Amino acid sequence: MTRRQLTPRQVELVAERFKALAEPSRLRILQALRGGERTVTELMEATGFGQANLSKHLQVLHATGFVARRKAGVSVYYSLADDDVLALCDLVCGRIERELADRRRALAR
Amino acid sequence: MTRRQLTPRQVELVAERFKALAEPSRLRILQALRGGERTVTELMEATGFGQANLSKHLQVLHATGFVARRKAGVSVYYSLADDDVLALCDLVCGRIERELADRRRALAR
DNA sequence: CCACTGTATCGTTATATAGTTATATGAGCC
DNA sequence: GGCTCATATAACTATATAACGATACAGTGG
Repeated sequence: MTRRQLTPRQVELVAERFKALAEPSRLRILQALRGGERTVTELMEATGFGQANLSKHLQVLHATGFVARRKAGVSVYYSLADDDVLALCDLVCGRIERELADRRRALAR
Repeated sequence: MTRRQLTPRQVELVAERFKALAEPSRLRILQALRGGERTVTELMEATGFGQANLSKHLQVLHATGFVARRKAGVSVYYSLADDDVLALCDLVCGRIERELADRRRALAR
């Protein structure tokens, strides 16, 4: 299961994927997409972000393969590409929860 | 398995974790640690990074809980805190490989 | 105490990018 | 064609941070 040595190029690609997830704004967009596909306008309402800003974040998420894009007439529908994103977030969330639990336990001691 | 809504604060914490992994230099350090715990000096040799730079990256990885620290005399030994890092990287690597395979298939068509 | 080694921190510079405003592209309708 | 709405892109500013050199701060041995 553990991966072999990665080439510098591969390491960069991995870092690029993590960087796409390293922004609270983009995580909030992904969260908003958990309810199903949404247009940019719908996402503006859901997140409160400006249109240009939102569009740029969506480009990043699409370029890194985390969201899928579907054009329908004038609108563009974005959706989660698969559930890897959720798996990644769950892993990290689990870590954070464990840390917090540890810290609480340490303080209560 | 899918997580409930996260608070803004929690989203920030998650983003912070991803950001720690969003740097090729830090990924290379983590790779170097897959062989077991290493001192800063050993990591300098393994990665070719400058000492100050390396130390700062290690602080980030430690603050985000990805590496553990053990002082022994003058030296400080760093190691992978657990294998979540490997699981995270594997997930992302799998995605990249699938993308590359898809692209190859599209070109070969 | 002094010198030495290993690690952490500080100060600086260069680069990346989030957010904003203004503008461009493009589809559907008159 | 012109008009409007939805989305994307460009140009800019402000902020973050990676990398580097210099320095500070332990531990250890003399």
